[in-house]
Amino acid sequence: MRARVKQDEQGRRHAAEACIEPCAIESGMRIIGGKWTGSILWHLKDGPVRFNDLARMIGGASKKMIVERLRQLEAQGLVRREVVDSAPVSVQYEITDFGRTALTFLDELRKWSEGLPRTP
Amino acid sequence: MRARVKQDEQGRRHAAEACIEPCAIESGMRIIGGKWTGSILWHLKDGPVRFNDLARMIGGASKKMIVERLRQLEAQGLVRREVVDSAPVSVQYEITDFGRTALTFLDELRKWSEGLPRTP
DNA sequence: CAGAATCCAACCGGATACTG
DNA sequence: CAGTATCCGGTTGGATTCTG
Repeated sequence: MRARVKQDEQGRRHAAEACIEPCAIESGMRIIGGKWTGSILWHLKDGPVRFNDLARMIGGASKKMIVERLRQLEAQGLVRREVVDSAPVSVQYEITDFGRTALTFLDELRKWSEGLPRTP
Repeated sequence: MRARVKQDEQGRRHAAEACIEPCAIESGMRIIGGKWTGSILWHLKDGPVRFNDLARMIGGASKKMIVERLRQLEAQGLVRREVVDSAPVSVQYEITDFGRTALTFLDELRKWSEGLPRTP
């Protein structure tokens, strides 16, 4: 469903109706736009990773944040949590097939971001 | 520069060093990951739009936010601001060629987001 | 019309300490 | 190891009002 828009002779567009739907981009961002969400997903792309390893990989983020995002990703089915060992507790996180579908545009973002002239 | 990682027989990865670089995805998100940034850019893809029209199109966002994001996008060269008329003040915003390069990613995101089974 | 200014609540997110 | 709990400062962002 597209917003009804008419274009005048100056090329400007006038919105007849507000964009009611959060524009898809909004809803998508709500899922993977979290501060560390993208990084987490990205670091899982090559295989399962244990919690502390993940925390080390991301560095900048606190455990609290990692857990929070992981829980969210898990709830949305992008990531699978699996207890491997219980002697010394060991948990690994793995990206799901669904989560993998998000990697396509995350890679797009990465490529775009890397091609930036300067990153201030 | 890739993080040095070794893989054990269980397929788990161990980070030898922390991911110092913000992983590209992080820096990219800092640019177009703002709450309304994506939507703004997206709404500019078909041609220049006036401020209030843009505000109407996005709806959920307050003017304050729109201006803030626009200024940021302008400073980063993704968007061009142009005063059209001064009698009744009229300003239009236009996406730059550089900004257009981000649209490929945004479109990828949109497609992904629209294909979601359910958006809670 | 296109903002700027101000106020203020909500949430984000880091640090630290504790637990099984 | 893999979290949980708590504290708390900073930022985000909405509502509202004012201006050229």
